[in-house]
Formats: sequence, C-alpha cells, structure tokens
Amino acid sequence: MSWSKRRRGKGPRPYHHGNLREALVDAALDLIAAKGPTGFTFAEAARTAGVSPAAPYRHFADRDALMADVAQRGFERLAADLAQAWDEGRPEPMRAFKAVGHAYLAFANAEPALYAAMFETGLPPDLNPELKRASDQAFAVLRDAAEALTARLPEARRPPALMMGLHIWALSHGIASLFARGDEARRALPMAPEDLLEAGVLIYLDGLGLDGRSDG
Amino acid sequence: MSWSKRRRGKGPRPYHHGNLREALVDAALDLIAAKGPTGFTFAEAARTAGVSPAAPYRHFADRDALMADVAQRGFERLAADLAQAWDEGRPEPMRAFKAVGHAYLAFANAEPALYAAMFETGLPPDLNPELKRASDQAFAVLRDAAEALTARLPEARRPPALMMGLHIWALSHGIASLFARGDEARRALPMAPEDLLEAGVLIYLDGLGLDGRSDG
DNA sequence: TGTACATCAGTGAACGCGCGTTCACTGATGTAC
DNA sequence: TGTACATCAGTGAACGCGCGTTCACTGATGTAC
Repeated sequence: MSWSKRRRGKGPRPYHHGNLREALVDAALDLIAAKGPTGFTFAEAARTAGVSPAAPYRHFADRDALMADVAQRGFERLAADLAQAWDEGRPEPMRAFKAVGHAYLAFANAEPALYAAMFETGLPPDLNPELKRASDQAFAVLRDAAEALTARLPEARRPPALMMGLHIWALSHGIASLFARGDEARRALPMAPEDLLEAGVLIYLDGLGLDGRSDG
Repeated sequence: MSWSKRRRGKGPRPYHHGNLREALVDAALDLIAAKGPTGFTFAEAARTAGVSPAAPYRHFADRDALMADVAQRGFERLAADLAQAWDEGRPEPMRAFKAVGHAYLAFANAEPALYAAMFETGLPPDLNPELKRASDQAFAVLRDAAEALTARLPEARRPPALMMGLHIWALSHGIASLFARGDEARRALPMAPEDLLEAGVLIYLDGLGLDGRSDG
C-alpha cells in the first residue's frame, strides 16, 4: 500500500471527488493485488474508488485504458528505481550493476500489482506511445549499464550492449515472475531470489570476461 | 491447432458427446489463444465445445479446475519435449543441452495457449498434486541436464545443479515470456529469441568454466 | 437374440446477479464583470 | 464584494446481456439374465 496516499477523510464524500483519476489507479492496484490483473471489472474499480459506475468514463475510455495507465506508471517507477540504483555507475560500475539487479527484484516483490499490470495483462506493450516510451525507458537503464560495463573489455571481445541488456532483463524477469512475485502464484525456492539472480549475473559476467567480484 | 484432433463429423451431434472432457480442454486452448487465459468464461468453453452450459460440471468442478487441467497437460507436454531434446545427453551433453533450450522456446512459441495456462493464470502452482508433479517433472529435466554438465567440472568448482537448472529455467522463461510468446503481448526483438537464448547460455556456461563450443 | 433396467452424460429452463455503457440530470467550482 | 453563468465531474436509473449454478429431466449405453 505504499504507492500513494489515500483519502483519509471520514466526512461525507463531496460531490466532486477531486482526484478520481488517481483514485481509480489506486483502486486498480488494490484490486490487482487482491484478485490479479484480470480479476476485476471496471465497475468494481469505480465502486472501490467510491464513485458510481459511470464516473470512470470521464477519465478512461475503458478498462484497458485504465490498465495501460497503471502499467505505464509501473514502467516509470521501475525506470526510476533502476536509474537510482545504477546512479550512472557510481561509486563503481560492478557494484552499481548488482544494485540494479537487486532493485529489479525489489520492485517486483514490493509492487506485485504494478508488476502484474506491466507484464501479465496480455495487453500489447505498444498499445499506446506513452506506454511504449515508459517501457523503453526502463530497459534503457539496463542497456546503458551494460554498455558501461562492456566498455572495459577490449573491443574484439566486447559483446553488444543491447544483447547483454536483454540477457540481464530476461534473467531478472524470469526470476521475478517465477520466484519473486508477490502473489500466490510465486513458486517456492530453496534460496533467496536475490541470491539466485546475483549468482547468475556473476557467472554470466565471468563468462564475458568481466570479473564480477572486482569490487571486493 | 496441433494439440489434438477435433471432431470433424458434420451430422447432428449425438446426445452423448463421447469425449467432452477432451473437447472442453480443446475449447479452452482455442479460447486462450483467442482471448488470453482469463478472457473467457466457463459457459463460453461449453458453447465452444458445443454443449449446454451445465454440461462441463460433469467433468470439472469449476473454471479453475479446467484451467489447472490444461496447465497440467502443458507441463506434461513440456516435460516430454525437453526430455526428448535432452535424450539423456546424447549424442553429446553440450549439444543436447542446447537442444533443450531450443525445445523450451519452441514450446512457448508453438503452444502459446498452453504456455499461458501454465504461467499466466495466476493460479498457485501447487493448486493440486497432479499439477505440481507435472511442473516438477518438467523442471527435473533441466536439473538433470545441469547435473550431467557440471559433472565435468572438478568438484571444487562445481556449482549446485539445482541452482544451474534454475538459472537456465529463469533465462529461458524470461526470454519466452517477453520475446517468444505466441500472442500479441510479445515484444519486438532485433534478433531471433533462440539466438538470444543460445548466446546467453553459452556465456553462462563459459562463466562456469564449461566450454560451450566444445561440440564443434 | 431379446428385454428389462441401472447408469450415466447430456439437456434446457430457471434463478438472481453484476456487467458495460448510455443518458439526462445536478451539484460544485471558477471566472467575468 | 456580489452575482450570473459556463464548465465540469459527478449521479443514478435504465437497458439488454451473459454469467455461474441448480434442478428435474431424458436419451443413449451397457449389462444381467
């Protein structure tokens, strides 16, 4: 319940809600958390936000539009979290890179509702330009980090940063969606997902000829 | 449409369907392919199978039970495909291991409906014992293959086969669910998903000290 | 080979329900003067 | 400061619809004798 503040007033609800768009997004997040990204209706989101079933149509064309908005916010948040963890490679690229991995899993675990909206709605990722841009922006952090790390390698043995970014994304997403998700579809794992990811990334970096243990 | 044969007769449908359970599973697969794993109702599956909305209750307690059955069949098929690709490491473990990776992606791509039923229903993976067993059985192939490969390494540098199996599964699943899925939620990729996976696995194996190019 | 009967897998009507969406409306707010 | 009015975000009733599930039923099948 950390994503934003909720209305706390106890008096009669005013005729104008004031921020229904945000309230609907919050309602969607609560409902996704409770029943999954496809387990509730547009009317239910309205009810959860405390308005009539017709009210949401002032803000969203339909349920998909609401979900796309939620997914977009998710990618923006993920991009921000990853960028903060990476911090342009400070204080040291290898250490920052590991922080990015942890940030990815932490996001999936802390915000299962957002994560589900981003990856499990079945909506096409380029449904609208804003959604695509937000998604690209999140991936760009991984790609930039990969670029910074591979720059250490002699050009002949330097892998494409795009490919490396995709590998890291796929491994992170695979671990997140199988083992680190915040809902009951999470699979049991005899270790911490973070440790599984870090071990995998270290082995991968070794394979590229980058010493993942170089930061001590 | 490869998963099983369909009724082809054109005459009036007999009172007894004959194999309604199978027909409902087929219907579910068609509907998942068309609308996603949560985009249809129990009644719609009945209609698709050509029976009254009450008929499915003779075979499944509810919609979740039908979906769990579909998922279970999916894991059984995946386990069989992976086992066939691995073929106990023949003719050569490294080559067989790559074949397993390709088989994984081929499955996700060829059977998006099954894949979605397995991983995107939101149902807990241990909803029932048969489902869990089928799922474990599929993973066991990856684990066994990892065990065979790591056995080449001196004991001191030998990673746990369980961990290695999980890494391979997570990377394969990540690539499959982001880039190789058969529906419109697939993300564009500037290369073949198979190549992305193979490159990633090769780098990973290099990192373990296994020469992934050893089979020529 | 024929028949009586048990079993079983379907039917189809029925129920109450919540859905998505539309519509004319109304109450609150902001602003021009 | 007061008032008229445009704008806007909500209401709530209404519609037709398909849902999940239940029920008594019926037609087909298999088997005992």
